[in-house]
Amino acid sequence: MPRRRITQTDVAAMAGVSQATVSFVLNGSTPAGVRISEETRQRVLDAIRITGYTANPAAQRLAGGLAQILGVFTYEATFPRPSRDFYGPFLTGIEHAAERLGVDLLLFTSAPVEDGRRRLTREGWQRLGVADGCLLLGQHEHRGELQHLLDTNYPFVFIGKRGSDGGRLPYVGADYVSGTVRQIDRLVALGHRRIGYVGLRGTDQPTLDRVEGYRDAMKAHGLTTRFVELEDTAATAAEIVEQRFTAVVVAPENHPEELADELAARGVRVPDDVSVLLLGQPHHLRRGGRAWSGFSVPREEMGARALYLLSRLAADDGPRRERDARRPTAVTEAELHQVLACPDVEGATLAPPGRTAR
Amino acid sequence: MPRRRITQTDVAAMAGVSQATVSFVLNGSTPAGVRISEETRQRVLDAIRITGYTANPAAQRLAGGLAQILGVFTYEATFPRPSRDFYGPFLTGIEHAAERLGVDLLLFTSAPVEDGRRRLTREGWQRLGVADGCLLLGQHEHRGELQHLLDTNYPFVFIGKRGSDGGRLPYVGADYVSGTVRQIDRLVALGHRRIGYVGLRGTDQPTLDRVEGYRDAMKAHGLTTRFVELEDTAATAAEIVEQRFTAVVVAPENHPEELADELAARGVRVPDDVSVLLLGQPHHLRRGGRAWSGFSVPREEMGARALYLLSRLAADDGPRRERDARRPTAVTEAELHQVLACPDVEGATLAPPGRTAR
DNA sequence: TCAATCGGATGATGCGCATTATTAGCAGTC
DNA sequence: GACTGCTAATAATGCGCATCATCCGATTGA
Repeated sequence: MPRRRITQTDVAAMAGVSQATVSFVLNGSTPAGVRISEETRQRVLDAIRITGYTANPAAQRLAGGLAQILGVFTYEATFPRPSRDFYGPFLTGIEHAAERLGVDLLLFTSAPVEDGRRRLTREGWQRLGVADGCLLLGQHEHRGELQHLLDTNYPFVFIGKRGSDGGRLPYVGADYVSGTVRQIDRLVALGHRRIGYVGLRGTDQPTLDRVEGYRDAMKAHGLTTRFVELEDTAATAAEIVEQRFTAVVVAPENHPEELADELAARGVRVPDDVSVLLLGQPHHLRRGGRAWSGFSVPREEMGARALYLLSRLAADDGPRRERDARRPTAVTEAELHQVLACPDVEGATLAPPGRTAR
Repeated sequence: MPRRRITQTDVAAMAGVSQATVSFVLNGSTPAGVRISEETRQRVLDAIRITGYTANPAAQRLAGGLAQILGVFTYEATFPRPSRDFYGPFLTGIEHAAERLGVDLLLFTSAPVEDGRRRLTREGWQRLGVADGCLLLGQHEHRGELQHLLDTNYPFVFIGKRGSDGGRLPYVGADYVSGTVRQIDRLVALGHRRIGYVGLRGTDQPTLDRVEGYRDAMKAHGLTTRFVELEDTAATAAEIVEQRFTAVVVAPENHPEELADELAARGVRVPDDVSVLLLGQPHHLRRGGRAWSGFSVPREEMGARALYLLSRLAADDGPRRERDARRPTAVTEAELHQVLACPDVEGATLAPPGRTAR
């Protein structure tokens, strides 16, 4: 039982070669014109197998190589309750991908937290360096922070579409636009005409995309768009009644459960009187919550795809390899900006227009 | 905007001192008889502030220092599914602690998975080295794997009590014994006499402790212990009826919801006819699940306390510091084996003995 | 006056690895 | 026989940091 780390030098000694040779064998390719005979290669591989050698990630990283560590930076706390429900699925996907890739995950929990949001500071940025690359998730505000990443050519991938910054930001997002369009289509197909959009306006990408989808679809069907954007759930419910909507599409962060309660309090049943389609999974789970119809964001898949992409970027962009540009594995433009489809959810809140309204 | 990492050498240059001096200032203590004047110290600190220097964790680690990275090794997938969100609460606590400690978390997702369980192999063990220490959570089976950790003096802490291995394993656990005793006490105080224990016998520590608590408490009250350990929920329910229990304590992994369903199917109401106390939080959450009485395991606190302990162990045990044994911060024996209290939960499944039985 | 002491700091070294520069051996060429 | 060209490998270097051994000037003690 070795009490000390097993190093390449140990392996080299056993195989009767130099440490450099071991490194070459391990890294396969030989940047310079270095060649290793098949026989030597086998001797080294055997020695590795026997000794159970595994590279020291710290050393690999320090020497400018890849450590098989990928970072995860969340702009909000990762695990605490509400966010656990939100980030959870992403992380599940990320973990799966990490397992497949044989990679460890580094959570940057050391970044300073201000007002519940984590900041990617100049100092924090330096700590990213231990990882080969980094996943970013959550709403970021200080875009200046990203400049470092761009400047230094550090590999990173956003989870969630990023329309800003002239398409320079790699991301894996969800297709909120098509998803929303499809919901309107479903409603119209059932006979709905007065379809409202419930949700606060924001400048975040999901909101922009939902609104775009709603606008486009309503226009395509020749219907009038009507927005309900009140802070207060009760007021929102009242407005829904007032406007005589037969259906509404709701952004999921708007406490749909409470909205349903308020509607019920006004004698309005879902979906008998008003259909409610959710544009994404509910953010706040509740005991005995109902089965919402609408679409769901493929969070697990997004997480996994993002990590795969990051892994590729890291392999390409690897520290000292910026020179030999195009190679068989080069990441394509299309890969850099992926938008995944949001499947429809068949819940229990969709029905033809009720007798009450209309 | 620096495109390159800022190193201690940069800081040293700005402060007009040597790199070594910067290192000394940063590490506070001066192992050898090295002294730094207050004036120089300030110059260095200023330079650090101005440059925004942060240590390169990889280099720190390689040089035998602490990288402010703590590892988390879970013997099962870390982020499975919301429905079986077991690790979630632990991670919440861990993350909180990590934030406070200013430490990053490394998840060892690269470890090979066999039959859904992660293995801590000889190779995997070497990868732990990037972190200053490691948290271990979940049921481990291959105890041989731990030998490496023990041998190499690598700092680690188990989450969950570990009775085995002669108390050499540091852990932060929960007091299942007292928790269970208190549940029996509550039941007896209400007048219950026929109190059954429902749950499969296992050799895992929680089970052993629950059984011990049940045994001790029942004995103390002069009551007869009765165990129901059937795989099948329906059969278990039948047995409960058969035995004319007025109350049962149930290990939470035994699908209490389904058990309640089965009881209801037999005309037995909870808690009117049978009180049911859960010995820990339910493992499988369910929509509209009921509010169980019993006790809860302080998972978040366990996670946090474990990380704090690990942090201290790492600081003490730090790579090259094994010599100067006792120091003001030395970890005490008591800290190495913590057992946290499990608070009672006032749910809706506890009531005096019903009229049906007895 | 010279050695011993001490405060204050520097130089050198190595951690384990990736990579570049260099060497050794050998077959073929003019 | 000196030269080229090629294969197969090694030596040497540096990544950024912690640490040990050393050094220098100024006191101090005898």
